[in-house]
Amino acid sequence: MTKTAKPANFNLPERETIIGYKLRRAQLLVFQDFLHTFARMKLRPAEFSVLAMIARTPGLKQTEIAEALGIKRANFVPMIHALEERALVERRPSRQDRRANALHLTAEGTKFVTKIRRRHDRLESDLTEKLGGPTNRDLLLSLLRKLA
Amino acid sequence: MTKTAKPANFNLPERETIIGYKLRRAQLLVFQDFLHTFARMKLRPAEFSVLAMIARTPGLKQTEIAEALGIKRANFVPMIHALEERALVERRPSRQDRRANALHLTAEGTKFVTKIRRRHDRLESDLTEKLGGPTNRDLLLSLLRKLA
DNA sequence: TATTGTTATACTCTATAACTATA
DNA sequence: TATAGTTATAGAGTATAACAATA
Repeated sequence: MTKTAKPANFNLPERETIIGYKLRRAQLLVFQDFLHTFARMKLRPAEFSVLAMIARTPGLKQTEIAEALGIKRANFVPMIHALEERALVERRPSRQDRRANALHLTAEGTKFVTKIRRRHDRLESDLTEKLGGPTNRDLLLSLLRKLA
Repeated sequence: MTKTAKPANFNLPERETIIGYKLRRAQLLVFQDFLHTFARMKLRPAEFSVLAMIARTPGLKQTEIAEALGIKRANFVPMIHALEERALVERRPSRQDRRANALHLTAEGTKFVTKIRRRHDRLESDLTEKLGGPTNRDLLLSLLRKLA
């Protein structure tokens, strides 16, 4: 096992994509888990994030939420419309800016968020268990943060 | 800071999706990196994986490759067709099973794979550097494996 | 002039059903 | 009967351009 000094290069994979490929597969599995768990509530990951964000900070504009979540504002329109039709979200005209809509949860939306948070917390703790405990989860999150 | 014993439950996030969300964002960034790097060569992540797999194990059937990579065989058809039109891949009728196509690289395809591997290795080592070195990369991969 | 929400549109990815020719 | 490759098609997700109302 001679370890000849390499010119500032790491051990490289011979053949396959490694990091990107494994990252994608893991992400797909976690999302499939999410989709299965929330299928009955007709909730997609992006919708969960939107509802959670409105719950945390009511009154934000559509553009603010869309941008924070990496959603194009054009694509955000039908999504927020669907949530409004389900009576979970309300679009109130902003007083400071009459172009904008301030987003709020309805009473039903607030109850719904409580419910999906409970279920999501269970999903997270299942994943944490899979990872080998909260220390490993935090380790994973810190590594993922380095990629951003 | 009283740490009352919790009933076999972990520290849970109060509001947002954490693992799934961060996993997705990291994966998107890595893929954007890939797409940017390989834009000039007109190569998508899935095509890279397919070429790498044919290079490693020539003669595999379409279904075998598609299944191993999580691609529906129906969607695999136009993809392999495009690679064949670019004269990178050859579909040879299998002798053992006249229904099947044995996939092989052309001479040009072999040269192409050598080129994209070099570029991909650089991408991987950039990511490894971002992660803080090969130890951290291996740590990330082992954590991702636990999720599968 | 720039921004907010909106519509229309297109492109990629993914998923299913059904066909043909072989096995 | 079942399988390999194929076709057609439909649904998500994502991207850009352009418009009206307002800033």
